[in-house]
Amino acid sequence: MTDLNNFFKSAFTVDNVIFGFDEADLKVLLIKRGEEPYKDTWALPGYFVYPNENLDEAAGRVLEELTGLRNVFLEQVKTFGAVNRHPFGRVITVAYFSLVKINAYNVQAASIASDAEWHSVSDVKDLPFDHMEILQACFNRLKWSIRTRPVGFELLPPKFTLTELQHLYEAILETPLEKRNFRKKILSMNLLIDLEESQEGVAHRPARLYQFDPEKYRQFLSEGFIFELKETKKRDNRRKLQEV
Amino acid sequence: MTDLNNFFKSAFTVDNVIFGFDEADLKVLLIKRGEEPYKDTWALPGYFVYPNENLDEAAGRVLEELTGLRNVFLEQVKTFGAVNRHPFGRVITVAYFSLVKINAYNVQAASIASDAEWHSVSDVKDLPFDHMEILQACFNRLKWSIRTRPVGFELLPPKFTLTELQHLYEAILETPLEKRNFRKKILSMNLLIDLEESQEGVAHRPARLYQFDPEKYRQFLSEGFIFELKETKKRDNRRKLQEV
DNA sequence: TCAAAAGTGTTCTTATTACACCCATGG
DNA sequence: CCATGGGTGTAATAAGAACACTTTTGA
Repeated sequence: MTDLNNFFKSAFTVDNVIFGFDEADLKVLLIKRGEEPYKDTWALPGYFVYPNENLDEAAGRVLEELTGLRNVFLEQVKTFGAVNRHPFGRVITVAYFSLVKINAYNVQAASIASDAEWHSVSDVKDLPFDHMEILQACFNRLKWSIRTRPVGFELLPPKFTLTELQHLYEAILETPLEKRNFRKKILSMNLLIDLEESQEGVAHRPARLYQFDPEKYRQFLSEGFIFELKETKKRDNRRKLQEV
Repeated sequence: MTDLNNFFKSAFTVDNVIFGFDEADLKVLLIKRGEEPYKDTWALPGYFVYPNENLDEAAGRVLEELTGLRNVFLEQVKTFGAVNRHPFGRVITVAYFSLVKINAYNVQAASIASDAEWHSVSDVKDLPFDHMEILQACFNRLKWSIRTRPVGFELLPPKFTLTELQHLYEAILETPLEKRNFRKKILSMNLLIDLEESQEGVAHRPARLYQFDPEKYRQFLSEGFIFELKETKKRDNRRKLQEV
């Protein structure tokens, strides 16, 4: 048998793709790395997993150092382990994605970073290591998740309008949706609670505010659902957004 | 900064949940471990990842040693890294699931095992390490996959009948389906090619044989689909199976 | 009173569900 | 000629797609 000691020479990290939604745009939180390799480069936040730490704990730690948030949506996506992915030796990384309410806190450069900043997902073109691949995998997972589980709510404030929810779906799915049909579909799921409150201070008819039903939320999170809606031909909302 | 050397003391393995389908039952391939820890216990096949080996390669190697098969369906599911999951030190494991045609080869006990055997998934109650948790995660993934991608074909022989396909769905989803509706749904997807051949030597009307369309297969594998069908009230096929 | 966005009615079409029934084969 | 699955027809209902229209607010 091979000497076991040969195997106990590798390390592993977690990398965290933190998504946020900002009115019209899907964002990802990047850090300017404070350590070699790739010091001072924008990259995904991540760090080595400590010897006494579980994977989920490590991912939560990285997230908390950066955002101050605990107990946010955090889910393992995929592990990347190409032989030469890290210049310091054999390092595999477990990728997580998390969803945060972008206004709920201030980003702080953590010990691992000299700076931290939200970037539009569509603008990110270049990242060190295999981080582009990781980002892509997490974005794909998010796209799939939003069609099958009520995760969209994690990106929105506690009270939101149907239009905000629709814009979120459109941003993530990268496709325009028809307003009437979107509303019918989402309301028929009984996932939303009508708060019987309205927006204030908008220069048009104020929209009704909704909350998600936590019980239905839990049920759908474990059972899954299917949210399928054909891309609309009328580019009604889309065009207006772009014309602003 | 923490001394990096502290981190390069861990190891990682792959574990492989190999599913097969045998007429009426979903099976998983277990090995009798040939090495400590848990020597001579039934467990999931797995092994350390070699220093010069990618993760997917390692999973493929474990699979090939055991089944002699290359190029079968193999997909990463989740990584398990609880601090004390392995008695020899910090070992995280990357779980894969694979789908094989159960009659396509003979199982051979590989170097890592003293024996290898198919077990009904529903009968597996007790496995070492966190292997029960891994099996459960992979089974859940399979359940989800069969509803969203054409992976069912990986478990069937190249030519199959619609009833065989339906039984496969019923076994994985653990629910009876209505024959007429199952057929309509699956045929409307244009995923099957009617071979215009029939079964031979059966004591009833011979069933037509089908093949999947490799082009449609590829398309659906990347795009995904939704296969939703309500559980039937009439337990037509089910009852008969159980009464035999 | 006008712009802007919220919100609703409705028709047409397609998909799903739930059954009942007929067909081909070997023993 | 009958037991055993294989295979189809179809009506009722539900869901989806596509549009046009009305409502409410601030400026």
